[in-house]
Amino acid sequence: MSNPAPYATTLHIKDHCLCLQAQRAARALSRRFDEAFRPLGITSGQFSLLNGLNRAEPPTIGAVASLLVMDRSTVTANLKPLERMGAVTVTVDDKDRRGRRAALTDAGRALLAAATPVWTAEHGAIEARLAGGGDTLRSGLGAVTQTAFPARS
Amino acid sequence: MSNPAPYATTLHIKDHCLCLQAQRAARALSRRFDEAFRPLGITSGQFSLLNGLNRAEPPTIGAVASLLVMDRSTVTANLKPLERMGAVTVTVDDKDRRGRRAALTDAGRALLAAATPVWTAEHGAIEARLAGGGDTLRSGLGAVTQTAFPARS
DNA sequence: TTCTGATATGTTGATATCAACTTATCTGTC
DNA sequence: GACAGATAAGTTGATATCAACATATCAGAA
Repeated sequence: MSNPAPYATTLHIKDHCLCLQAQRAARALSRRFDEAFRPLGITSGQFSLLNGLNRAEPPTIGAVASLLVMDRSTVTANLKPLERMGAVTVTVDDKDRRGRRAALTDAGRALLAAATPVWTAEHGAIEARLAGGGDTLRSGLGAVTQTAFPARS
Repeated sequence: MSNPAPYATTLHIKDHCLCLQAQRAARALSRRFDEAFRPLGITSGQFSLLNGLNRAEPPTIGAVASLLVMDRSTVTANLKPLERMGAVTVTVDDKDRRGRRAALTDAGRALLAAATPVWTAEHGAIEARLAGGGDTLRSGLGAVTQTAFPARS
């Protein structure tokens, strides 16, 4: 059998794997924002979801999934806690009865309004410490997202 | 009450939130690698974990958690499928009976050896499409990880 | 030795994540 | 109108993720 997983290769992967580095950054960031949002009773992911629903025409499940680069069934699952807390309602689309549209309730809008200043403060604190204020990282993240998983539409 | 979550703010967050962008990139990348590793029966996260265990002195749970920027209990949970498939064994540390050390089995090393060329091909394909070959993104990810969640030690 | 505080991990419960499969609905063709 | 293929979601089962709490062990002080 060939040399089973030499240590030098292991080190190379540990240092270079963009998938691992992205997971690490995503975990670090979500933990940080989770902590900041905890007094409001939501997580960072729920904040992103609420924010994505804040539009005149409530989006379909599929549209939200594309926005968040997330499986449709994950969106369905993630909406449930928000529905239980009365922040979101999901209704059948009148024009296409296959589709569901997820809308913020008044309580949901109030929750988002309360969370937004928390986001601003926390995000500002993080960006202040990054070279280029985060613009470089942001564009790199956008590029790798497109590269790794180009939208099908 | 103040203006409840104006749409312009929502758009700003959608475009600028590093937490959201990192989650999106992490999901896109893990999905891509999950697909590549599927014939081997492992996920991208399991590959990172196996790779992290490939060292002369098997690491403790806590050391793995630090490496992956992950909660200790998540490491415990993630080791279980690998133990079930016979790739990893977890044993009490002789020198400190509080600690557990996770070690690759021969089967685990063979699995990692089989997965490594898959990683190399897939990662190469992604990096080839990124400006700077991914170095810029990698350093940005490292910086934001440290900023968002500085190691305690 | 015994006690106290620190450290390493396990356990539990809730949420997050995805693939594969199933169901409901729509659209176009005949 | 009826059928076929496409599209939107829901369901299920496995894994991933974390906080909060509980347990086991260690290390140092009295």
